[in-house]
Amino acid sequence: MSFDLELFEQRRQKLQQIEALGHEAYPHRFAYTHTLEQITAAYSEKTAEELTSEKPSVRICGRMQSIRGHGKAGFADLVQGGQRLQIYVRKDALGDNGFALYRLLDLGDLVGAEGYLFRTKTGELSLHATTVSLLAKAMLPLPEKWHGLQDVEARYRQRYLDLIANPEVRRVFAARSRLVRALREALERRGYMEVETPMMQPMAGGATAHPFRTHHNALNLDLYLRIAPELYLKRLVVGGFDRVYEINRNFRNEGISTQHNPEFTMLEFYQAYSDYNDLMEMTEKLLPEVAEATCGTTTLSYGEHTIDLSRFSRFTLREAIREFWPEESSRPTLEDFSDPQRTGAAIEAWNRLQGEHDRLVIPAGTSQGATLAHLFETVCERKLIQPTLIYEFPVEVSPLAKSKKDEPGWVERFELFVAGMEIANAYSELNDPEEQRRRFELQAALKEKGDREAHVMDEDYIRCLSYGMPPTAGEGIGIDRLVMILTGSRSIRDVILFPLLRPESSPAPAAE
RNA sequence: GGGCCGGUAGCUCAGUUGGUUAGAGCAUCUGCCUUUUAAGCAGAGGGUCCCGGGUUCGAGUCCCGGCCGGCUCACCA
Repeated sequence: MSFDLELFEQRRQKLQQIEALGHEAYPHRFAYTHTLEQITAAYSEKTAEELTSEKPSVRICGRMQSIRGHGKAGFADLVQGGQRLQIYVRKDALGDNGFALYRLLDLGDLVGAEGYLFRTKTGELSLHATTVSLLAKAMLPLPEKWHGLQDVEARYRQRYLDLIANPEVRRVFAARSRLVRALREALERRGYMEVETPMMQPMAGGATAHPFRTHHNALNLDLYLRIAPELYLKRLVVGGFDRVYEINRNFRNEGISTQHNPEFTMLEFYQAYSDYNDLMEMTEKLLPEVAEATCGTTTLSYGEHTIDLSRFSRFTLREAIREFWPEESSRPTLEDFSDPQRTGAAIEAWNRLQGEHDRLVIPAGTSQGATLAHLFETVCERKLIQPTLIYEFPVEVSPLAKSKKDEPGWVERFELFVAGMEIANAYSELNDPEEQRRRFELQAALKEKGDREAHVMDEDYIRCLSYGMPPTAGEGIGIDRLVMILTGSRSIRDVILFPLLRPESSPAPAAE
């Protein structure tokens, strides 16, 4: 018999002994009077004398995470909702039967206890138990209390153990929840309405990405999991919802990394009668607002950096390339960016400055705009640690954005970078249906040339724009990455409860 | 997909140049202990060294292949 089955068998026998003592193995409910959080809030300030005279009677429950036996007495820690409370049991207080039950409890068991609160000699708030009961048995042993669960794979596959064993993990996901709530509240205050648009779409539009494919049997219809909600949200703006937002999953069939999970959560919001300048201002207000609500501060430490989410700098994409260029003598001029040859010379200069490692190779046939976008990413992205708005993007990489009035090759678009990561992407929405058709046609031509991520022609979306969309600005914010920054997490897997992993070949059987 | 690193008891980890029967702490079991807190004391049990080949008198250790994971590069948000 393997050791874990042996432990399982031991606990099964204890369960039988508990039932033989007349206790239910899996009772249906437990009427607690306080959560441990409420106990902490109400009694943590009380002195030993106050507690002795009050002798507050409470019934509590939680998971037993520590046992310290003392012969005919003992201490145990119950944990519930991230709070811990020590219970003190004595044979003379519990009686023979109750004490026998206590002796049959294991680490990890869910336990209820009734008694009165007091302080021990060492001053710790504790429950002097008069009754202890089993609420559910842990048939498998928990990870070790001191080191917690370290094995990264086990932490992701068995997140429940991670949450039990590692208190900071619980705090990360609590912060994530506060962030999403803060975003909803911030948007509702600004007059936005939350909506839900299709996750299964006949055409995967609104972004450049490989979609997942699926199939609906009854309609015999191939569908894609959405890569973005964008085109549906703008249909709602046409329909007269002037301010809409959606917080939901996007799916992209691409690589997995510390910054990419195949499904990830995006906030997208659209605001009619506004342009990208309005959203830049709003972004600069929104981020400190939600950071404050989530973390109580806008100053966050991330790796070796201290990031201030209340101070933003702004560069145009072209300025940023110049600003972060590593060498004065080869720094390109703004004029160089409108000339493919001179841009090519700048890329050669860049490659000369880098080792083998950071070389930028632009495939033949890449448009001037896409080339500049690549150059920007290579030169600047990882250096944008403090919040930075990069604005004005090439039209070739922005098929849904409205061109600048004076420069049709550039669009009114910005992206927010923090900690070297792209956090947000926003633009003045293109609402001229004829121009939108030309943009889709350009994308179709790219697709012909083998660009698998180019946008597809969406006739229904063009028809929708043809009914008239108000001037509108829209923005998407990557929630997972924002949570990473707010919680100091270095991997996106640490802010997603169940990140995608290859399935285990066969999980070890827990019973039988 | 490429490169680098890792997988040893339920958990956290050692394991030397390839050499006796693979170790420690926690957890488990037995005994003692009625204010401890990483409780303590005495004892015991617990291993598919990720899987499959190979080299060798001998493999946790070396070689080859595979599985899973981490980091990183490429792609992307």
